[in-house]
Amino acid sequence: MATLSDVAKKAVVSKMTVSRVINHPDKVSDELRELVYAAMKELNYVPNVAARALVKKRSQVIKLLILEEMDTTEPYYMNLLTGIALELDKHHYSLQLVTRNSHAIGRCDGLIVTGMREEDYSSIISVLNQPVVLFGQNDKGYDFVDVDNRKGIKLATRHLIEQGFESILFFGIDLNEPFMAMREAGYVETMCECGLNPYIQLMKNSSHVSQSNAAAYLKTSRCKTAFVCASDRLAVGVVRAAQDLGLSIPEQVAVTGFDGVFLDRISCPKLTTIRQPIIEMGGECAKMLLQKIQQDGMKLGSCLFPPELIVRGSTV
Amino acid sequence: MATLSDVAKKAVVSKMTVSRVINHPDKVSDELRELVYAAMKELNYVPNVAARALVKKRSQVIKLLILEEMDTTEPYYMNLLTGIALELDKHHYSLQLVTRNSHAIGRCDGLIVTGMREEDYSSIISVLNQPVVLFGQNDKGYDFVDVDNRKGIKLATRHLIEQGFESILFFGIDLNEPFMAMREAGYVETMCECGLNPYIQLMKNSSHVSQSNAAAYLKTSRCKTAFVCASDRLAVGVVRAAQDLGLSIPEQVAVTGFDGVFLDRISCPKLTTIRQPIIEMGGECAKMLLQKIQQDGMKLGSCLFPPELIVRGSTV
DNA sequence: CATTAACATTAAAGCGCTCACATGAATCAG
DNA sequence: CTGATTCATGTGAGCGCTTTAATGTTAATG
Repeated sequence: MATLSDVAKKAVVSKMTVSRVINHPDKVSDELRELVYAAMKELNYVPNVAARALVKKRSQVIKLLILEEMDTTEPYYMNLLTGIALELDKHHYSLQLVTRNSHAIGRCDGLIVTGMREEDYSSIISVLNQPVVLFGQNDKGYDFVDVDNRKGIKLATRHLIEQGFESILFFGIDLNEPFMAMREAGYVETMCECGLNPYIQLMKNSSHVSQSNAAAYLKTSRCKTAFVCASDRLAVGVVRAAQDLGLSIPEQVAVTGFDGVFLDRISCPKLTTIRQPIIEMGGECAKMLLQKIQQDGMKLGSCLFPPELIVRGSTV
Repeated sequence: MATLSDVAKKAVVSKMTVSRVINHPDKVSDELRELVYAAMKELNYVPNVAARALVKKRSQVIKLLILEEMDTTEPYYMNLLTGIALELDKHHYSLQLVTRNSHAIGRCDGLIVTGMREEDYSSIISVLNQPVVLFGQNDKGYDFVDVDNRKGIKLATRHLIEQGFESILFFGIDLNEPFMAMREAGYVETMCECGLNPYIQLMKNSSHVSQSNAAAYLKTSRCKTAFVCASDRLAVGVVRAAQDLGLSIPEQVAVTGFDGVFLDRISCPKLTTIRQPIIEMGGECAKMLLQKIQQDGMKLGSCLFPPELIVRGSTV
């Protein structure tokens, strides 16, 4: 493995110049810079991350702290992880998966936190000395990345209205968190804009729960009904309820989900859903965090991704 | 942050002794060892991974090379990842996610490879200079970790026979890979042992494909039928086919899956499945790999995990 | 009691890199 | 032409750790 010294020798310059070409290319004359680049290429030089980390007093590790039950949200997180890991790799940072219990183990240069709930802010406060980016909206002033939840649900609701539905229910998750507030608001606003009555039901994020709730409603209702669901998981349950009752989808019952990560495609019929670009969002988390680390924890604000309506068999 | 020097000063020994206490505790007298431990505790000493990596010429990175389309197998991998990451963290190794295209980027001390197919062996051969452990059975002599596929399917088949089914089909995946051969063999063996006729159908690992195949079969069949599926995904399709035809589960149609990772629980009724302890298996991959790295690539053989039959509504 | 083997401990070098500082050349005001 | 100023480059120290080789200590041997 070629070292910085080897490159310096080959280019007949000092080690310092090589180091400078890597870290501050603009502070080196064009001539020398090209010389060094050529030598690096010829020797197939790859910087030694450990050596740099040692002198920079960095660990080159960033942690992903997952506060939710991983079991219940699994498919979603795989994409997040992928997005983060891909971006981090570009900068020779590596990702450490930690949970509520293990998050204090080992050093890191910063964290990405996901699944943060109201009650977590007090208990996890110790991590806030370090650079941190939250995955998921928050109203506490921390930098975060999220999808535009309100706009997403607006897209879904409007789509259902365009399909001619007038009885449109919202199935939400019974969590008092900003992302849910936004989704609910998107639904209510759109309904009001169109002069329709909102009807909201909150429940645990489980397909079995939404299935029984939807069944209970559909048994008493006579007209065609649409469900705006706050997650694909809830939507899956609604689809099953409709099928059990022999109601045709999407003619008598239409359903939209939210996430577009996995469940939307294994459902039958496939779900119309609001796709979150999770991989890209994960990448953005990583980018923001690395920038914060470089700028010594400076505040960067938030980043809201535009959601996308994916139309499939559950509505058309 | 306390350093090794600080500890040495506090314990009034040389740096060397402290280092030796960490790396070869048996080569230091009991008295000194305790002294050093006490000093370490008092100063809250944490070794600097980068410094160690620098002198040991290690990167402290291991890569997970995922050769399958991640999209189609997602929930499964999240567990694998978790298992690997958890074990690796204990040893201050970090995990880098790479794909077919990105696997050459950056250094690593070893790899775990998953989704390896027959045709990959030639193209990925360059990674085999380094310590490597495969996740998934192989007959090429590489160290691997897998679940006992044959035994798993045997459990499922026997369970169905015990439930009184005599017409039992096997829905397999059309891949010519060892894990599928094992699953098929487990089915055939058990059927023969019980004097029943095996009937095998291979297809793409898609719930929609298995749904239509199951539907085609069930339309012509008159007696109660059971399906041994090679994946939960296939099983989900079979369940849907039965429901579409108005056949009752598990009285007229019974189904078993394989994996027990995610789909088994969102299906309705929930699936009887063969659970693979993926998290533990991931941990074992990591352990094996770290041992190989330490022992300079020595061959370690394979590790087959016992599968577990989870009985749920799709069969009883 | 001197010699040596066996073991415990230390001093010092160096892993590959970056940084603060030193040096030297070129430019410009006066 | 001198001294100040700028810019490009080099020197050397040191990040925290492990390792080799050297040194000190003890116990066993003749």
